[in-house]
Amino acid sequence: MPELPEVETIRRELAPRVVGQTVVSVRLLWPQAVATPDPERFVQEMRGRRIEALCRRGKFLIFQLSGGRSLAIHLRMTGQLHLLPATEALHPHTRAVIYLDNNRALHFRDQRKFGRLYLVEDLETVVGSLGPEPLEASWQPEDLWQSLQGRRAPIKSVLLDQRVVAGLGNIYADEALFVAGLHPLRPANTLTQEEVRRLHTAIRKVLTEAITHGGTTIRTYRRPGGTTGRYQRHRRVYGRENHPCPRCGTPIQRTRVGGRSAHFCPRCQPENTSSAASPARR
DNA sequence: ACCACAACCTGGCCGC
DNA sequence: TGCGGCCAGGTTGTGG
Repeated sequence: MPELPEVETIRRELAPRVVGQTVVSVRLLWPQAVATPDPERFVQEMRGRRIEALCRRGKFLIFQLSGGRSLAIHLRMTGQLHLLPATEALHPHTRAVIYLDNNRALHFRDQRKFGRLYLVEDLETVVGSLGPEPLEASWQPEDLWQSLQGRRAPIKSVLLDQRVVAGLGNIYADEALFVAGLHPLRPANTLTQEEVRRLHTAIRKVLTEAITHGGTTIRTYRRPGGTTGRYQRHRRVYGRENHPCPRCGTPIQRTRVGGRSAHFCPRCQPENTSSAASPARR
């Protein structure tokens, strides 16, 4: 599931190989993958544009194109990007192919067809509602604390709200809450300023670690060369139900929060704040 | 404004 | 072996 670290990994691997190249043509295997404009215009307006830079905002990968356009790609759950020789056969899940002028082609594969491509003049129409970038120095604990005020929903659910902070998904929300020693069901507005500071630090820590290891492959995530991430070996709670907590050995529990799975250590992340132990470290 | 939940999709897995 | 049903989760839309 591409979250911020996975998209950042893709950006870093792709950038040196596509920046400076020009789009020769585009082939849509599943036109619904294009969110905007309509598919015919998309193909027509992509042609001839030069890729000037490759950026990331939250979970969006953004190609800055000549002529003042941006191509934003959201991989959602199963999207992959692969840079292959132009003659390479198409994988059955290929939804779009962007041919470049160096005899290479960028293949967008997406088993579950949730991923989307946006070609726009004004990037803000795509990413304008996103909250702050968690790894930017300007994002401070006070900003996080402010955005939790008035939110009674579980902190886990609020962390998944991209308006609060951009880039967290199910894996890193669970990991960050463990590192911060916070139960996923805690109402967001009951966190103390000290707890929010811990959470802010934990979010940065797990995202930075995950980028260092090339992201997390649980099922389908692949880097552009087809290799998997390595962070799954370092994760503490996600997908580790009944396995020992890395800090105290208590079996990790899985529950349902806001309609999705949440993994936590019942001892290191007590729901009752009055008995909260010192936060988990590692 | 906030919150909960369905819908979008496919394929792997489980139980029968 | 085959098949129905459940589950995975990022985002949007809907209704309360």
